[in-house]
Amino acid sequence: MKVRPLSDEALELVSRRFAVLAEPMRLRLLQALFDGEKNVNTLVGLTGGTQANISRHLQTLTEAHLLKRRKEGLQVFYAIADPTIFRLCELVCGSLEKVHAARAEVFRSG
Amino acid sequence: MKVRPLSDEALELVSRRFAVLAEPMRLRLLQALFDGEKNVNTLVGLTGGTQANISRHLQTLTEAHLLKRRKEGLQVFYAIADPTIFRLCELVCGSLEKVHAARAEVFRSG
DNA sequence: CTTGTGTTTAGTTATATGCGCATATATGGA
DNA sequence: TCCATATATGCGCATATAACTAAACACAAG
Repeated sequence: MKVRPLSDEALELVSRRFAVLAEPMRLRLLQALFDGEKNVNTLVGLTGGTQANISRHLQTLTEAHLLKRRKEGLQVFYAIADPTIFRLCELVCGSLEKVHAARAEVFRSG
Repeated sequence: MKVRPLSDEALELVSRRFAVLAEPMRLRLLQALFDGEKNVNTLVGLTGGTQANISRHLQTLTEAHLLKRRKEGLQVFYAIADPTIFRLCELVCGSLEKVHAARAEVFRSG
């Protein structure tokens, strides 16, 4: 498979998506939504952040098209909108596992 | 496959890896290395950054175990050390394509 | 209209980091 | 040893952004 270099604009977009995923609290929110949609207050309880902060992160994730928003009366429900998140996290976790296993080896045998 | 929630420490590591990928210049460097190892000056020429800046970014990528370093005389050659990068970029690019195609649809038919 | 609940936004502060400049280190050659 | 080349690093500036507080907004009930 041939990979043609991305334009500056495309690189900017890609880097921005990675930046959205580069905050532990946002990853925790995504994790909390892995098993289905939840409203804001539930997410506040699950993640242990303040409501204002959670709301902001949810906005960031939604603007990045990673989450979708559904309003129902007083409450707002968020859900994962982009299933590639699952694979992304799997890939990174797997890679990090390898890295750290290898590092452990160094100390064991080296 | 059941996904068990990651610890705070693990989330920190994952977010850090995403952060490393969240800079256009670093993505450009990775792209430039897709077809094999290159030395620093070559990368400076390909990316159009300053030597100091490129060196810094290469250090960041190497510390994240995404690149490996090989010294040969005066020159230092860098190469991709973590092949998951390819899939990561594919995934993100594919996802972004979809998002923007959908957005284009909105203007076409909506 | 007033009150209460759930959610968002504004303003501020603290921290992180990309970049440019100058300089330092490392290696090879005269 | 002295110089040239390739790479790395220290420092300061500018900017981005996460978190906190307080306030505003949206909506339902009475």
